[in-house]
Amino acid sequence: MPASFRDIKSDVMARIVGGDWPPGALLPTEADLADEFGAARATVNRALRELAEEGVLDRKRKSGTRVRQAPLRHAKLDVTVTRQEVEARGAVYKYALVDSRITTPPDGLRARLSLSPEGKVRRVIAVHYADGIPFQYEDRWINLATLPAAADADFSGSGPNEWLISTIPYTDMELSFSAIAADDAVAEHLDCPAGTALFQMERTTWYDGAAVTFVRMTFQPGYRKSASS
Amino acid sequence: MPASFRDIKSDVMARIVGGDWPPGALLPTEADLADEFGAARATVNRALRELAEEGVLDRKRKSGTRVRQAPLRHAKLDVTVTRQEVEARGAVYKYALVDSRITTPPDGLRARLSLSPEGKVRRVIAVHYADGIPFQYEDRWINLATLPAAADADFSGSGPNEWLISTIPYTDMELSFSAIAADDAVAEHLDCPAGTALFQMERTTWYDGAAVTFVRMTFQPGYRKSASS
DNA sequence: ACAACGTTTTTGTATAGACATATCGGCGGC
DNA sequence: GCCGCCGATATGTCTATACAAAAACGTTGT
Repeated sequence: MPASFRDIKSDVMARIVGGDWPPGALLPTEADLADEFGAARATVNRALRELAEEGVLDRKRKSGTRVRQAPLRHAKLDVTVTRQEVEARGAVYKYALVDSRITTPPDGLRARLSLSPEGKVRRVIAVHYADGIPFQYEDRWINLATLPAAADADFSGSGPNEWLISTIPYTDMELSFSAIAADDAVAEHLDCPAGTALFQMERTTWYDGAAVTFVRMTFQPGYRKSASS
Repeated sequence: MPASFRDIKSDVMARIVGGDWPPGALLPTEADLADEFGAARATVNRALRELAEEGVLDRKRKSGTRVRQAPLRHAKLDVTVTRQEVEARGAVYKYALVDSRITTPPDGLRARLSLSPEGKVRRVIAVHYADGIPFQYEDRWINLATLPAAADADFSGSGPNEWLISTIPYTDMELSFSAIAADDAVAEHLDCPAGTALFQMERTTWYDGAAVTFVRMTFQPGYRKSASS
């Protein structure tokens, strides 16, 4: 049984955590490792490349492969549609449109969406329910310069996010998490006292460099978002 | 100039977002695409494999390659040490130990760390400052069954996290984000009124299946955590 | 009708060889 | 001493070929 790139990955990983190759250490060249493992260089290359992508190794042409001093750690966070998230909990999903209008965004948001001073957006406010309990308050701004069709879309039956993902793909995304105290509007829609600490997630998405939408999602009290690896 | 796997990736991506291959569509086989692009199958394979890893495609032996109905979206979140995070803002980092003792964890945490009823942990409470302003309140529990050396470590000068990463690597990690109202202890250490909405991040790490540590980090008011892609 | 079993198709992975490309380190000229 | 050029070297990528493995499909026997 020849050594697969997976075998090589775990063997290399074992030597790193085992202290054979401490942080900063220089690994043998791909050719030498290929020799040692009895594998082709391409196989070793894939193993080392993936470990580098995972933040364990640092590779540079000519310099060779080193164990990172401080391994880059990153977690993967799944981005789901609210309907899915609610249904994954085994709850019944319900959606309600609160308000929808075409307007111009405040300055901060205008910059974030790279909009001209006259640029129009469609603002949609909605609430998502899980088993009849308010789950998420959604405050969304859609860039009509990028997506004129959003002006006429009907968001009374289902949320703007579901319409968006079926209408336009997006290539880039930025998320921001924070905690806020519920203001009166949010408190009323989420059915909690004003001032309650709430988890909030903001997301901006772009399509091919053009800003598509900004959404601020405020969750029910006690909500937790998790990530792993 | 032959087509590189990058060229093929963006070409395929362009056809997907361009509507040539709508969600659910079946792509040609690797062999056919290799033919079309004038590349080797291995090159096409790498392009498609990476797109599958990114959540755009769905591949199955014999069935072929399909465009995902709903592209799996995920964001990458950098996990940094607090010192780094503070210094990256151009602020001066300071650390203060509040309390440190060896104890047994409450039941919920005992389960999370897979500890036996008599299992001991070292609990460390500390505060991290940025330019003299409280930045993060840290409440950490280290599993002494996994890491007995933690019983004697000195956390008065630098944080337990820095000691941990230089002592033991970790192979797995779970994060959880939420919003909480500051209780009296946290409010005092973060120098804010009790009840203030604060962002909180919990992290559990394992080494080779054994739980190493659980930490609850509560951040200064207004703190934001961001992620992207 | 249906279950068991091969066949075929498609992706998954390994290999040897080749060339490309970044870059480190030394050598020569100033 | 210092700067710039150049070759050596390690990784990055592509090719052609081969075999493995999963899984859908068709055939055959009950």
